[in-house]
Amino acid sequence: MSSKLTLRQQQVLDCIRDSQADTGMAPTRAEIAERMGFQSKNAASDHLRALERKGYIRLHSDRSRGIQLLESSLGDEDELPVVGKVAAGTPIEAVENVQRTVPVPRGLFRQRPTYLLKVQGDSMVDAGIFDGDLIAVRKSETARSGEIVVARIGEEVTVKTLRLNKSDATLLPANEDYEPIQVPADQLIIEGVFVGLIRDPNAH
Amino acid sequence: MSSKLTLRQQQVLDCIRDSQADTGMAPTRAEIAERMGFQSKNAASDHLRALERKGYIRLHSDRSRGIQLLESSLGDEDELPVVGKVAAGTPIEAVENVQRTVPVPRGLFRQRPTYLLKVQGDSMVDAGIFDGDLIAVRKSETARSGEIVVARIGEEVTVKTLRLNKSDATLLPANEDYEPIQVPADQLIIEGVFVGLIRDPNAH
DNA sequence: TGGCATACTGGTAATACGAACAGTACAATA
DNA sequence: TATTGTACTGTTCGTATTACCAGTATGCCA
Repeated sequence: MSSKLTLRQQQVLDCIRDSQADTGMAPTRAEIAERMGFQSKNAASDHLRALERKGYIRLHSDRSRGIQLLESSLGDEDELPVVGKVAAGTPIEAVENVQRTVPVPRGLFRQRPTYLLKVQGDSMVDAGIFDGDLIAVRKSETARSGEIVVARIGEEVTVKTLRLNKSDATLLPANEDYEPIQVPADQLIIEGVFVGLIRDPNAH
Repeated sequence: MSSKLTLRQQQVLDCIRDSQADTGMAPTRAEIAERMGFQSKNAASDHLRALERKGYIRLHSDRSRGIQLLESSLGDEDELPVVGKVAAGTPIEAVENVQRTVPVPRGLFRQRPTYLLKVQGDSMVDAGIFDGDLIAVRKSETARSGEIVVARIGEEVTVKTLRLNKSDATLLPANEDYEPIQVPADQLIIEGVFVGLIRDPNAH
């Protein structure tokens, strides 16, 4: 953290945290004053400005309860968007593709995922990736040979094992019924890398 | 969860979560209206009342941004023990069997798991359960036919698909190389039911 | 067919809240 | 000794925000 807090500032910060944990909202200046025993709201205001200056909170001006706790308050999980069918031509994370969000604790997977992709089809069953599974994807434009990647071929988005050769790439399914897809290296668009899998047998 | 949400209500709830994650504050009715594309703030108000009635949020009246996400919708998380090799004769959750703990958000799986089991062996590969995967297990002494269960046979703990007959049970592997195991109904000890799977391709 | 819930539009009145200004006191530095 | 930063009191003003009222349209269920 930026710089050290005075005793009073620390108490005010704790007060904000308490309020956040208790009511789900940040306190108003008046509430801080009340809980801290101040007679004036401006005392709270001063402390808030100090806390912002020192980098512990962020103040959103002209918004009620516009106190945002930084770092410390950020839980240890991310709300990741679940991307399902990807509309042709749209970026994979486009709002219209997002079905819902799922909380995923940081550290659940070794690599931190950017989004989740709902698997459609059974082209990767032999790799243990089933229809309906959620795969955790880390956004990346590059990948190493042998990794399972989310790739875009023309208008479609697919999940395959990547095999890189000298001048071209092969997208390898994990199912005998499907054929490998060969792509010239410069036409291959990688959306991300497979970093985890979540399956719920009771889903849907 | 109290009761089911309509599509629109779910979207509004997501919108609130987004706002909370993004700015650290709950949105105002006007902000919800804007982000959802409503022309009227009252549309947002209606949805909020519906969400409160259904138990997803709590509204603090006469307070700005007085929207509190409740546990159920907050996606709080549990620290679940990861059970690996289970020592003979010990209860599956015994301390000595626990390797580490992993945070799992409530609601990640439809059924809330009690613990995680690190899969050893490849007897369930055809069911997409690989060696090294973590399976989420809900402790239960009973299970229905067709479910994947964690069962104890003698001193061993195994993961298999359960098939119940009149007087006996069959534990069915999902791998041609393994044989089904027949057990008299009264000798079958079920430890739990498979309710989810987590795979990290970068783990170990 | 009528009643009921969802899903909105549009507006007004009351109030919750933040911003800013003008002070006082006190301790630490320079 | 003057200067600066923290820690407040007390007040005013504007606006951000909620609450409430009166409608409309649609689909669902009995």
